[in-house]
Amino acid sequence: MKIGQLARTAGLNASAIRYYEKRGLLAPPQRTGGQRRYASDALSRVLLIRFATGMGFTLAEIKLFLNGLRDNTPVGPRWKKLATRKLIEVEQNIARSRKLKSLLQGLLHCHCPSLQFCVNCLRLSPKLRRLENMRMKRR
Amino acid sequence: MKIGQLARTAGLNASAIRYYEKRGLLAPPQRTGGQRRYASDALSRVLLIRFATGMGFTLAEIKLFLNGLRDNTPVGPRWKKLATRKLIEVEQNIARSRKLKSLLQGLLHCHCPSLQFCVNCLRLSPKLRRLENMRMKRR
DNA sequence: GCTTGACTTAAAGCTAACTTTAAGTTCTAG
DNA sequence: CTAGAACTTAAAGTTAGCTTTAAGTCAAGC
Repeated sequence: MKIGQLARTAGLNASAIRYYEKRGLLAPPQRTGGQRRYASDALSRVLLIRFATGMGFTLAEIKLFLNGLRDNTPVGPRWKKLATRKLIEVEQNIARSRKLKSLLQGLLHCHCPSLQFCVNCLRLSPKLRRLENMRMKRR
Repeated sequence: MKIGQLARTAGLNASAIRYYEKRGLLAPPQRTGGQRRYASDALSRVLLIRFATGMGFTLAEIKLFLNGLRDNTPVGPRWKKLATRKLIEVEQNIARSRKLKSLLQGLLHCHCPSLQFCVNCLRLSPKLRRLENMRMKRR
């Protein structure tokens, strides 16, 4: 399978596949005349990577995980640790977003004119501070 | 107030304040010998900006909002539109994170050895696809 | 044999919100 | 008066996960 075929099948760009290879998530495949030729297991590998990025794992984390798998290491502890950490991140994100939501709803019901608005906002500063302290890296 | 003082009081770096000025969120203040001197209302302005970024608004959105305020435009429609849009984003983020959470919890209870894992993961692909379609810009 | 589409590389570009750096100026305390 | 802290600028660097570009090579169909 050429890279374009693999890309179309997996639903991403060929450049992404090359990027995964450069990042060490995908083993360099055989080549024919300089061009990459993939065996069919490459597809499931790529799909797994997409799946994991979709779940919010970073490429670095996925690489860790995949390298464990490549060694045929039992999935157990490695995966559990990564997933548990990610679960905590996701839960924090939910909590933060909930606070944000109620704050936004509250502010939407506050009909203050012009700059008085700011004053009202800043009265909420204890809440704000809690929010700011919760700020995550991303997502 | 010099920029360092303002920065310390507001809890950010002086470079961030200069950045806000360059981005047009903060009016250029008076200068003494080339150095910025801020009146006290600059503090509430900066705090408002921090507040809004903490709520997930981008600097571009905040600029829009602040320029409305500067004109003494009534807050009404402009703010309502921005906040409503942001509320939708936040709600989508919550929904997405909930799906992620249940997926992660499910996977944590799946004790499959080595690469079989991947197969199990990929069986979830309809869920995955829904997740992927939900992917937001950030946060 | 030739065209054309698919492939190759390294390096730069993208986004957001800043920070860091480098080189120079000004303020302030002693 | 002088040391050093704080300020100034423009430009480059940071993070992640790619994409785009430029310039060139290869493959497949006619």
